[in-house]
Amino acid sequence: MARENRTKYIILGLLNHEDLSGYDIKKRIDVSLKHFWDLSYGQIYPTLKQLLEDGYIHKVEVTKEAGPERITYSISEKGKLYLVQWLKESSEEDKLRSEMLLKLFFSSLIEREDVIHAINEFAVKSHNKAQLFSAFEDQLTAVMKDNDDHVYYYLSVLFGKKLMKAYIDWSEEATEILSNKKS
Amino acid sequence: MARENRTKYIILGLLNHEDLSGYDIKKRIDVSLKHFWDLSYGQIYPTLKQLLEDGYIHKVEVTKEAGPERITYSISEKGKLYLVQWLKESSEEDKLRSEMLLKLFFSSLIEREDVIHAINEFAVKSHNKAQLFSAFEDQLTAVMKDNDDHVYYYLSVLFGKKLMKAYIDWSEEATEILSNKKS
DNA sequence: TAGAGCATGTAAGCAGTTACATGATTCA
DNA sequence: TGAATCATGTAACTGCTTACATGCTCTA
Repeated sequence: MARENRTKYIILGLLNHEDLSGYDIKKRIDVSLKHFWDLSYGQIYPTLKQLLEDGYIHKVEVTKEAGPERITYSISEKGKLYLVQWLKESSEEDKLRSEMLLKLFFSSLIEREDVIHAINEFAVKSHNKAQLFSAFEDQLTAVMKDNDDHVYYYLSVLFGKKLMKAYIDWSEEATEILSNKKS
Repeated sequence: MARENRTKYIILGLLNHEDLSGYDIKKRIDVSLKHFWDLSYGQIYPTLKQLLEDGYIHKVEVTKEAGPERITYSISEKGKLYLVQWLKESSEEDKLRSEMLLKLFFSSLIEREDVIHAINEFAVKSHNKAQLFSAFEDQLTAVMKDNDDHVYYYLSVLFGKKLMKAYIDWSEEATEILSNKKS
């Protein structure tokens, strides 16, 4: 019934690959997962605490080389089981929240030129993101030649690329439709 | 700084087109906006109350024909100004949250067949949604022949179609990649 | 007569963001 | 010297979902 807390699974998923600190987890998310599911420190640290209490993770080491102390965690067997069980369940539907689309929906109140301008802004942002995904793709295809480990990472990047392509396509078509109509 | 409450704008946007009750607002959202921004009654009724207090909307009538009483609202001049001002601001970036993609990212822990199965499930859902958008499109193109009023609605439906197409494309390519690799 | 739909609303609680606090090191 | 980065964490707040409460009418 109650909505599941995905934060737990994201942390467990990352820890399953390598031991990490809260700070590291945030960094890993920022370079890979944030396009599909972002997390903030305000979610990570309390969840880490809870996962530790529940025995899903262990504290590995507390180091203090330079600067603040650094707490590294590893996943437990219990945590792995918990993660795998979630992976096997079927997924909830995607949720998209687009302020741009929301505004567009009510745009009969403003000038058509302003709308075209906003769509263009959206297109530029999508282009930039698409380039980012392409750069990731290049890195991954180079690594994946003799190694399958990154196949799922690759597929998520592919998804991002296709998504951005759809955004750009739509922007062009929408602009054309609005430009050809008399206002 | 603080995140804006979009609920206000959605309600004002809908009321700008026609007078509605809270129940009506929910229905309108369910047939059009929910793919880009969904709202629940738990958001609608309190926001309506607040908008009324702030003078952005007025109470039009309280009818009680059959069943429970029905409170209809209309937008005020102040509300229109507030809405237009928001429409002219630039938009926050889209946010996608996909549990499917999240699971995919960590799927090296489960069987490849299970992953392919999950992707197929995702493809079927996307197909169904695509058909829904196409049906909307047909209705709208029929109406729009001599009337431009629904152009923005049409563009949002077009967006939905392109999005679903991207999802389906990706599903096919991902399935192929996973099937061709030895596990 | 039971269930679906109409129609309002509240309360509890989780999810998530943002700002803040602390304090060291490194680099320009 | 000041800013950025490393690294932890908490507190306050807003957003949002879910469940509940109420009670009428219409239809199978």
